[in-house]
Amino acid sequence: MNLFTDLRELVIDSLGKMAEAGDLPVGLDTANVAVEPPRDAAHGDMATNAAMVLAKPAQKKPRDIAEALAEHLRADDRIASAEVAGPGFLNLRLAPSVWQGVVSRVLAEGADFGRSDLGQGKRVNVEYVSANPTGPLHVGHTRGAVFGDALASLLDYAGYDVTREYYINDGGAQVDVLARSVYLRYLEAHGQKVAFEDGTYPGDYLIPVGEALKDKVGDAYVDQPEDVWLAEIRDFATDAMMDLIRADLKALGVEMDRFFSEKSLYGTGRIEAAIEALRSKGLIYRGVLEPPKGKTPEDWEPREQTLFKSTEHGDDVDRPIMKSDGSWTYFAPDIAYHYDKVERGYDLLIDVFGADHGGYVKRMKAAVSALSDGKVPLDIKLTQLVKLWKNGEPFKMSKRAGNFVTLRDVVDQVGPGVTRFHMLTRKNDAPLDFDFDKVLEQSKDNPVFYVQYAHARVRSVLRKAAEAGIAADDATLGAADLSKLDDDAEQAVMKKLAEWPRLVEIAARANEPHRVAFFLYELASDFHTLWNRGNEDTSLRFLQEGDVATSQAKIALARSVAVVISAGLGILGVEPAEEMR
RNA sequence: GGACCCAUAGCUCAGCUGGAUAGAGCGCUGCCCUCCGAAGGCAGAGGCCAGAGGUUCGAAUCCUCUUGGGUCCGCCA
Repeated sequence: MNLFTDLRELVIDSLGKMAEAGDLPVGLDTANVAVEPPRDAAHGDMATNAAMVLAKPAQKKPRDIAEALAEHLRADDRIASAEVAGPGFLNLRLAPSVWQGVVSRVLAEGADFGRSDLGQGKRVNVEYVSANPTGPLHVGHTRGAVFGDALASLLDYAGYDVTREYYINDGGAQVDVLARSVYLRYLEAHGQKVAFEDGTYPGDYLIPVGEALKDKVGDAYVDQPEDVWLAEIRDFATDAMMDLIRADLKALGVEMDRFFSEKSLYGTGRIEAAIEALRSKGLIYRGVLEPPKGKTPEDWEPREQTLFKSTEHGDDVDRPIMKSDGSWTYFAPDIAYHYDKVERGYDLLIDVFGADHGGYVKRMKAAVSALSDGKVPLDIKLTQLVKLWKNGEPFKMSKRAGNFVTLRDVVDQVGPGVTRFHMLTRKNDAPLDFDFDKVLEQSKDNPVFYVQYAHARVRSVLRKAAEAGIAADDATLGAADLSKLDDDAEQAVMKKLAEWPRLVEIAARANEPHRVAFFLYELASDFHTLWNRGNEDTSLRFLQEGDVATSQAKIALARSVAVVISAGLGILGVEPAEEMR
């Protein structure tokens, strides 16, 4: 449950009573009535726009409605005051006991405080990472992995039934390139000198794969033509790469529920079935595309191709699904893959792509719309580039991988928690700076540290309480006399705690896990402010010598902060810190 | 030529799907640590929300156009 929805119910109920009493027309649409914390705390604890939203349909002055509504609300013992302000806002002040009740709830519900039934158990599939199985994950994948994973956790917390899924692109030409590259390493393992030409992967990470292949098949493939070894090495190599990728993901703390192989779509009739599904809706035809205007490729010549009429579902041009040689374009298995997801009965699909795939959003949405008859929404989230910095300079290169910085390079240097949190300190569609030095800095300008420090301070309080012999288990704290928490700084923390369940729903609705990271920063900030006030005003310190009851009330507040921070970090996939060193 | 993303304080960025006087960190200015909770704290200055129209009680937020930046654009995945 959440305080804001509670109060909104109160407002809606009151509006209903006004209608009964004839003060309002019956049957007004209250969907747009909101109860929100005002931006300016001087306006009170809560504000509702009910009067302004209803003024027009009710044909009454907003301020008159607001005044009448205020009368009803004042009768509720949670409402300390209700004042009409501005064009017709109704500003509410809540009884202190309401805020104190938030602490009780946090202690009673623990990590579940903030959980929502927004998703109503709907099944959602979140597809993320989906990197080609041709090498280790790099920083771009890392951001997508962190974002997708946090989004999945957020949706789970908001009441969805979530599947985390990875699409393995093991069906295209790039895995042939991988196989040839591994073959070169295999020859190398046999003592041959080889040259890595353009179109092969020169990264060191394939050396052990070549050696492993030698251990497995001996010299069976040495000096053999490609058609002897290509298929087998392809399987061997992609398996090895997926082991590598799985290990990378594990190092970051990402665990997929399912890996879906593109290859499994070929030769099994599944692509054909998906295309047939589109054909039955009249969306497949033979045709010739116009050249892109203003930028005609030099070797352009009109060709008849098999096309998907994606324009019928919001795309700008129809898209080819078959090459002129009769083989599938990459888009065809993508359609089949999403068809499979639709057939598996998900209520909602989410794809997390890198920003360079932005051009494929419309056609993918068109495909899902067509395949599900518009019943299954597909949301596609793009993650922007990560710019790496070290010592104030752009940071590039990784000897191991060839020419890019790997996930391992990052995680090994700063740890998974710092990596994950920092990757979520920007909106997904904004570019992100990642500075290896700054993310480890222990100062206020580092959000990761700032949030962890708040949690560590609470743990420190609890340890000191134990040393002082003060009972501070959650049950005891929950029974403490919270009416002692009456200072503004304490109230500010309680109000922030009260926002947590609401924030979860807002973030989940928008599919924006970064909001959780920003919220945690704000909560930490309010907590640090309270802590700092204790420097000058000792009555605000959490441990009050000789006064167990007051201490327990204050510890209860601190503990609540830790519970919510811990829950939020859990969504982000970050371990809360017990202490800072 | 077209599509998508973006434009908010000197800098880096939030802004709760339309709410009241637009926020945070850094930087800047001023004050505050013998010790008791300072890997800092408090206060202040700083804005035509790129520009112009529109929608309405009300716009940084929604629509259109313009300007400026990024990504992408038939037989590569």
